[in-house]
Amino acid sequence: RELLAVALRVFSERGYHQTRIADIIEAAGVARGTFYLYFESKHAIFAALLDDLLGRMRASVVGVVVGEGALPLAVQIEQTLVRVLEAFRAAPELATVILREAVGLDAEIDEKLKGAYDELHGWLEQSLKNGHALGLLRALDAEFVAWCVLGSVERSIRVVLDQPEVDLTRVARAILEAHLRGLLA
Amino acid sequence: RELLAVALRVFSERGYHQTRIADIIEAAGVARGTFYLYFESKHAIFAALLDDLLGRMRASVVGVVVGEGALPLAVQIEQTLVRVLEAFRAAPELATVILREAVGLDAEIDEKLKGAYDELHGWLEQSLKNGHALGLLRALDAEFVAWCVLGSVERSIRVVLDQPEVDLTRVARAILEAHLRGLLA
Amino acid sequence: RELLAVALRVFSERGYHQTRIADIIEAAGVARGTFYLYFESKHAIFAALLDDLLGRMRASVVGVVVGEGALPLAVQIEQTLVRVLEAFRAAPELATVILREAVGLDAEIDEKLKGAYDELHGWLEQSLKNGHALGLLRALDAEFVAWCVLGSVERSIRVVLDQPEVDLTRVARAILEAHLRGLLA
Amino acid sequence: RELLAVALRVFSERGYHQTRIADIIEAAGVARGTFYLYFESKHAIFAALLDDLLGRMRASVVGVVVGEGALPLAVQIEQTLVRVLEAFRAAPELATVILREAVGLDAEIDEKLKGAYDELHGWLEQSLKNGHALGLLRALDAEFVAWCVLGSVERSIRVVLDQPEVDLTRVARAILEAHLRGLLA
DNA sequence: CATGAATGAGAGTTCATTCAT
DNA sequence: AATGAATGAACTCTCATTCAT
Repeated sequence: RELLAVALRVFSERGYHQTRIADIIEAAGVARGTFYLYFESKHAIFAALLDDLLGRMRASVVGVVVGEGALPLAVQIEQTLVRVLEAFRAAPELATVILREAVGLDAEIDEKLKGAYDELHGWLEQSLKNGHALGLLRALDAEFVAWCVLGSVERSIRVVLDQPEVDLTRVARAILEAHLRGLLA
Repeated sequence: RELLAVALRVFSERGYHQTRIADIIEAAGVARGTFYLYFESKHAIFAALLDDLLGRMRASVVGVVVGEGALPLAVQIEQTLVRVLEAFRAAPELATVILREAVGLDAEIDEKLKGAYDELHGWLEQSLKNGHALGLLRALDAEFVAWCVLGSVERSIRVVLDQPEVDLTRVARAILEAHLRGLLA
Repeated sequence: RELLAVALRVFSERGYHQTRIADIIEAAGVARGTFYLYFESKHAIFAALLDDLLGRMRASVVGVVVGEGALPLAVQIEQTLVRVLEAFRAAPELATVILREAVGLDAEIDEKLKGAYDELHGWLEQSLKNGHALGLLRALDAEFVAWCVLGSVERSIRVVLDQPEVDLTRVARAILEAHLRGLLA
Repeated sequence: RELLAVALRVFSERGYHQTRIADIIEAAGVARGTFYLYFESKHAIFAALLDDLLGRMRASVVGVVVGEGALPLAVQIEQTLVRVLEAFRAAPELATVILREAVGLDAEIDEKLKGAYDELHGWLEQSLKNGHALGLLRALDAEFVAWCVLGSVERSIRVVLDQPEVDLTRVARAILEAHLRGLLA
């Protein structure tokens, strides 16, 4: 739906609460009634938008890692991270909406976000466990370490959005540095 | 001011937008006019509240690290982390408001938050550099690694708030694991 | 038109203002445009419906009395009343729409209703006068007495609609009692 | 409340559905918010108004009959009827709203109206029974005859409202004629 | 200092109606 | 004849803010 694309832009520009239905329909060039023909309410279009974005995010993030090649682990992860960062930088509205607007709007939306985070977290946790089983990673508290990794990536995304010209490879390497080899000398 | 305490509670319960002035003055037991005697607007009380909270957060986080004893680095950091996590768990409204409500409200508030984050980040970055200078930490991209550490802690705080019964030492150790020694076997 | 039948049902169930065009076309299984092919507006279909109903009411009420048999006056009237009450009970939507929905909708419809009432009233008034001329009824203020009789029947119809199991002959006799012989001992 | 008086006038002039909040506040000379300070909704002010009117109606109708003097029954009733008719003619908005606007608005309001009618009906029914016990009235189906009397009065009120110059005593006598002595010669 | 009645701009939503297909 | 996507005017209700007391 074209309305979704327009709403994504408007929400990310003005924020959910500052956005009036009038802004969306004006930007989309449709009448008020048309909006309500496709979405029950302002809340509904936001929820639909979020579903869409989370779906795309899941695809871009998780889909990437399937292929296990011969490349060294660190290189693979670095490439994955770069791709994720690229995806968000290429569609900054997406990140804006997920990371800024969607937080604390209401219970249903919070549930959706929590679901997405839990899914990412679960995947990370399992990856850590797999890494240990393969002898690649040491034994660790996979559950909470996974949250740390998620937090690192999340904040890195925010940083990347704030500094559009930064080199993504550098950021990805910093994440690797921060986690893989450890900070100790 | 008592209003600030009440507003903290109400904002964290209902969220900024769901909170009406009526909710605050009702909970505080004062009249409408009295509210505007002390705060120019709803926005103003939130900003004042945020200043207060960020100040307390800065104090609790940074203040802790001043004492440099003979304890091993990892132990020191672990204790610091536990104290920070404890501070947030003890006042969950504080975290709720800072991490959920304050995001994306408006430019001025975003600026405040950014300032606080930048400050924390700067302190972390400097700590990383000092650690390297002291030969404790290896050479690394201090700027971005600092963001990763910040992200790890930030998300850990969220996790702790969602799981009130979790052992904070365990979480602190996971953060250490995730960063200090590295995940590699 | 099938739409009229459907509209009668829907109007009597939901009431004029609670009924949306969507309700009618949904119940009728036609498209929006089709509705406007046959009726200019929501108002128009209601007016057409009312015309239809009033016509049928006139027929059922007045038509009945034509036959003047040898039966005693009271018996004739009782039978007439029973038939009228039966007619309304058999089609409660009709009564609902005429007695409840049509009142106060707008000037044109009020005019139609007034016309129907005036017609019934005129017929009753004339009947009273004829009755007097024939020596059956005493001299009385035919104009206003006719309104009383109309009111009695009208409210009796409402009562019958509220109490679907009540014996119509009993109601008819009560109307006769109330008017014909008088209440005095 | 002044708003109630204004609303009575406006509702009776325009009808419930044609009346916008804007009409009421404009007529009352207050702001929108002020209206909602005193009434929760358009529906609420109408319900409050109806309560008020029904209360006044009950008072005017029932209150009158308490005094049992030495006057002949017919004269007493006639005077009562004249007073009731006068009450409605003096406040035609009252009758308009009760008899025209309040019908079929919604379940709650219908319940209120039904309650008022049932009360009036109960009082009439009891009066008929008392009259019979005192030997003044003959044995009759008090329940349904009471509805007839109510219907007669109700429609007479409507007629009086339509014909503002008509002599109320004449109308009251017609009601008496229609019921008390009976129509038979 | 404190009050709280009054304000009014502004928002989301509805739904009768139109018209190109 | 039939369709149904599109329209937009109109409406009710909210709530941050003011100011006379």
